[in-house]
Amino acid sequence: MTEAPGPTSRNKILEVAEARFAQRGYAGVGLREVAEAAGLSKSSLFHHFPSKAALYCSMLDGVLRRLEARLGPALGTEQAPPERLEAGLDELISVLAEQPTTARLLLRTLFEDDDLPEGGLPEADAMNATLARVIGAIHTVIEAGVADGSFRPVSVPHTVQTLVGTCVYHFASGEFGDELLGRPIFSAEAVRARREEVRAFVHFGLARQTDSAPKEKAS
Amino acid sequence: MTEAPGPTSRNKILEVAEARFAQRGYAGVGLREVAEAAGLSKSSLFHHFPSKAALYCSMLDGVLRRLEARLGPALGTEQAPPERLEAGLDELISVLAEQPTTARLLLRTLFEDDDLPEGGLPEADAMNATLARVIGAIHTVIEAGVADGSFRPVSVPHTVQTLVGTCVYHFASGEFGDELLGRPIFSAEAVRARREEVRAFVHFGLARQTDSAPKEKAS
DNA sequence: AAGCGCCCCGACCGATCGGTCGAAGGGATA
DNA sequence: TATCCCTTCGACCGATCGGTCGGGGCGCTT
Repeated sequence: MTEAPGPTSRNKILEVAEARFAQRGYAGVGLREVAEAAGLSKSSLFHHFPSKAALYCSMLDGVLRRLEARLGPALGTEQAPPERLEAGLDELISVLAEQPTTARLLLRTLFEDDDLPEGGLPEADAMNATLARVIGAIHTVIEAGVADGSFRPVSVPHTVQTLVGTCVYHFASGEFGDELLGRPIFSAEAVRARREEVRAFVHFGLARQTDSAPKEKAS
Repeated sequence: MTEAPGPTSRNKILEVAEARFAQRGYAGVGLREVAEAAGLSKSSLFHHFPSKAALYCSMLDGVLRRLEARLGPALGTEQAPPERLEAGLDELISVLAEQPTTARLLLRTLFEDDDLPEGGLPEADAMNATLARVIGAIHTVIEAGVADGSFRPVSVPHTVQTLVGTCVYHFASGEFGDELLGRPIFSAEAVRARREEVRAFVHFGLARQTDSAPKEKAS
């Protein structure tokens, strides 16, 4: 209903917009640049999208739906909450490692309050709804774990922020200064390391246990 | 030499620029806005700074020097590398919690490759030199720890990225969606929690030990 | 062939961007 | 009082911004 991934002009625009906005942010990208990179003129772009904000929101909505399609199944198995959470974060890490643009766009979305100018346009509502579903899916799993006692009584939103943010950040920053780090920051080993790190957090930092828990929080 | 913190127009501009650029990024802020918020006209701003990029770099250099002044003493004691690293990260967390703009600007600097257009202007060189000193100070401590055997033979740049990035990210994102999290994301408890998390990483994840190490990496 | 709808385009709009210029105010020195 | 420097300013520049408009090509139906 929302998308048919044919090589249409609209999809080409969305594809280009995703790459450009991920690289330089909402304010840093002009529509002329997007249109010409997509192979048409700026006027034609406005035939497919009513405004810059609508284009950005439509693009981000598509990215989030892609993410949702991967995270949903992983989080929705019939296993116990810790295993479901671990599987979901594993999948999240896979997606971020495969799609660098997703990581960067997600990071921008999570930490930029006013990246795009507000205004009650319908595309923004749809995008926010998708984002809320994705976040809510993780939220629900952690909440279930807290409810059945497998997780400590942490602040669920804060924990979601910690988990998602840590994953997103690492795959969003490709390099860390040329003279300090010559090679790209993530690779197969980096993905594995991050996976183990998150796994350790879930099973040692978040799970209920007696001592040596590295994390404590007020509710 | 570089700064005298009097209430001069120049300092007022830098102060306003820090807040604005931290909020909306380099491309998202216009100089007219900065100048008027600082109480003078755009022309006057150009009397104090030769260009927008120079203003941004001068501002960021000041922020980094402020950070350096706090991190240097903490990292430079005569204790063992793990304790020095922990003290430095403790101080980093304190600075980030006290100065939200520093966290946001640092996050932008670390993950935005092309936030500001390159060009061999001297302010950019000075800023990059300051950044390299700050990062290098942490780098050196970890390297010393690896050399004397108190840390496992990790990739030092990657470890710096992990440590700094994790701290910075959490204090850069003030909220995480209004309906999912009503209160500001960090407070006294959040600062303490992050401190303990980093401390756990240094002593359990980074330190050399036999088992239960949650992190492994290729060199 | 006539009509229609979709898609694309060049030209244009007002606003704002970063940046320049010449002049004026004001305080210190002579 | 005259000179000088630092600072501030309004006016202006070309370029680019997001966005609009009218028209033309093209395929499909009738």
